[in-house]
Amino acid sequence: MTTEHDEELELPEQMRIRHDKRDKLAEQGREPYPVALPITATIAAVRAQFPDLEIDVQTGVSVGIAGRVIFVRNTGKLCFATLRSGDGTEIQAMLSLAKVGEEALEDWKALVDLGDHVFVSGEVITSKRGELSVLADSWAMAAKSLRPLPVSHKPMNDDSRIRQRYLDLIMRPEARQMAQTRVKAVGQIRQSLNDRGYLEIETPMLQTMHGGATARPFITSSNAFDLELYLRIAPELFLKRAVVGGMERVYEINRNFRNEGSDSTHSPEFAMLEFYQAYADYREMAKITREIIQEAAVAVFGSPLVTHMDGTQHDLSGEWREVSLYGSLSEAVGEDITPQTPRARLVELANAVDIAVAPNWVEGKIVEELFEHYVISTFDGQPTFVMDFPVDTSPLTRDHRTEAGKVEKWDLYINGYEQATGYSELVDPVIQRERLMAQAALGARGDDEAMKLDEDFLRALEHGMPPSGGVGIGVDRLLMTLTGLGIRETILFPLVKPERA
RNA sequence: GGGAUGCUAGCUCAAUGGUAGAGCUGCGGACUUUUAAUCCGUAGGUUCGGGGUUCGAGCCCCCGGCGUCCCA
Repeated sequence: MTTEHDEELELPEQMRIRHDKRDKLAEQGREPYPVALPITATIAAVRAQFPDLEIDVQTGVSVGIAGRVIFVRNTGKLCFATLRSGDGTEIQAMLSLAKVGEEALEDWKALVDLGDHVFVSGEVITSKRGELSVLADSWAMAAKSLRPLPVSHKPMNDDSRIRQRYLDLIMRPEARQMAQTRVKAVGQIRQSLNDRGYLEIETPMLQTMHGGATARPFITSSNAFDLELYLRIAPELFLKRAVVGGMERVYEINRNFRNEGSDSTHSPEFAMLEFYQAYADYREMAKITREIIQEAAVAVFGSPLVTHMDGTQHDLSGEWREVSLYGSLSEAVGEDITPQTPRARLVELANAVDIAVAPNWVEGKIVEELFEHYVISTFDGQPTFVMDFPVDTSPLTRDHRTEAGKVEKWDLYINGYEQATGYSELVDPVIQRERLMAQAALGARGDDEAMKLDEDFLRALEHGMPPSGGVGIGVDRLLMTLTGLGIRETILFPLVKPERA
C-alpha cells in the first residue's frame, strides 16, 4: 500500500522542495493560495503612471501589485525579483532588511521560487540602476508554484511547448503575441462583417447528417436519442437554410472537424469562417474576402504590409491577381486543357508528373491535381484568386454563366496555401438534387468522402433561396499567413496524442 | 503510406559497447543596487517502455509509444 507520504518521496527533488515550502508557508501563517489580496494597481498601470523616472527616485506613492516571479536575485540584506503579469509587463520588486524586517526577508528568501505568484505592497521607486521598482513594506504569496519553470535562456523543445502551452505562454513573448494576434484578427473579421450588415449565427456542430464539404467525419452518438451523430465538417448547409429563411447576410466563425491526419497546414479541428450574402455573386464575394483579409492585416500590423517574426514581409494591399484555373494550367502544360479534355489525356498528363490517379477520381479532380502541381508554385506567394473550377468537384456551386463544364467558384491562395474559397451558390433545387444524387452514387462506389443526400436541405432550397454568394475562410490558415507560423502555433491548444499510450 | 531522425537530471544538451557528465535550475553559505548577478560548497538519473545479443548496452538488434524533417 502506498501512502500519500511515500508518493511525495517519489517526486523529483525540486518538486519535493516546493511542496515543503508550500507546507512551511502555512506554518508561518502565510497562506500559499490566498483567496484575495489587497491589489491596488496592475503592473502595467504602475509603469504607465511612472514612465520616465530618473535614477534613485522615491515617488511617495504606495501600491499593492501582484505578478509571477520570473527572476530572483537574493543578496544578504537586499533582494530583487522581477514580477510579470499575464500581459507580459514586468516590474521589479525590492525587499530590504530595513523595510520588511528580518523575519519577512528570511521568509522571502526561504519560500519564494521562480514561477511563484507573489504580492508586494510598498512605495514605487527607482533603483540605483534606474529600474522602476516597488520597494516592499510587506509581501505575500499569491500562489505557490510546485513545479520549476523551464530555463529562460534556452528554447523549450517544440513538443513541450505545444503540450504545455501554459509554459510556452509564460516563457515566450512570441507565444503571448501569437495568442493576441489571433484575438485581434478574429475580432476584426467580426467587425468587418458586422459593418457590412452581416449577422453572426450559430449552427449545429452535432449533425444527424454531415454535409457541405467532402471529408470524413468524426462519428459519435446520442444516448438519449439512440442516434448516430456527426461532428460537422462544414456549416454550409445550415447557413444556406438561414438564407432561405430570410437572413440574407449571415456568417459563422466556429470549429469544423475532419477525421483526417494533421500536418503543418491541417488540424483535425480547425476554425472556419463562412459567410453568405443574398444577391451577391462570386466576384462580389472575392472583393469582400479581400477587404476582410486586408482589414484583419491592418488590425494586426497597422497596415496591409504583413511582417512575420523572421522579418519577411508580404504586401496584401491593393487588388489581387486573378488567374483562370483552366487557362493557367493550359499555359503551364503547353496545351489546351478544358472541361472537354478526354479523361485519358488527363491521366497521361498526370502520370507524366508522377501523380497517381486513383480509379475513382473524376476528371475535375485530375485537373485540380495537375493545377496544384504545375501552377501554384508560380504564384510566388502573391495573393491570387484562381477562378472557375470543374463542375464535377463542386456539387454545391452554380454552373458558370458562360463556360460549359465549369462552375463559378474561386480559391484564394496566399503564400502557396489555399486560404479561402468562394462560390456563386447553387440555388436551383432540381440541379442541386441531381448533383447530390451523383455524389451519393460516388459514395455507393466506395468514396467515403462523398457528400450525402440531405433531404431537408433540398426541401429548404425548394422553398426558394435567393441568388447568393458564399465564402469559407480558414481562420487558422489566415493566422498562418499573418504570422508565418505553422498551424499548431496558431491554435493555442492543438490536438496532441497522449504522452503514454 | 514510405524514408530519415530523435527521446538521457527540473530545463537545454554531452557521453568508441567498458565507473552516465556539463551549463542553467535546486539546496547550503557570503554579499544593501541586482538585471541569465557574482563567488565558495553541494545534491540531483527506472537513459521513453518491453524483449534480445553480449562478460558488459544510453549506445547494437527486434517490437511498441511519442515527436521532428523529407517524400507521396
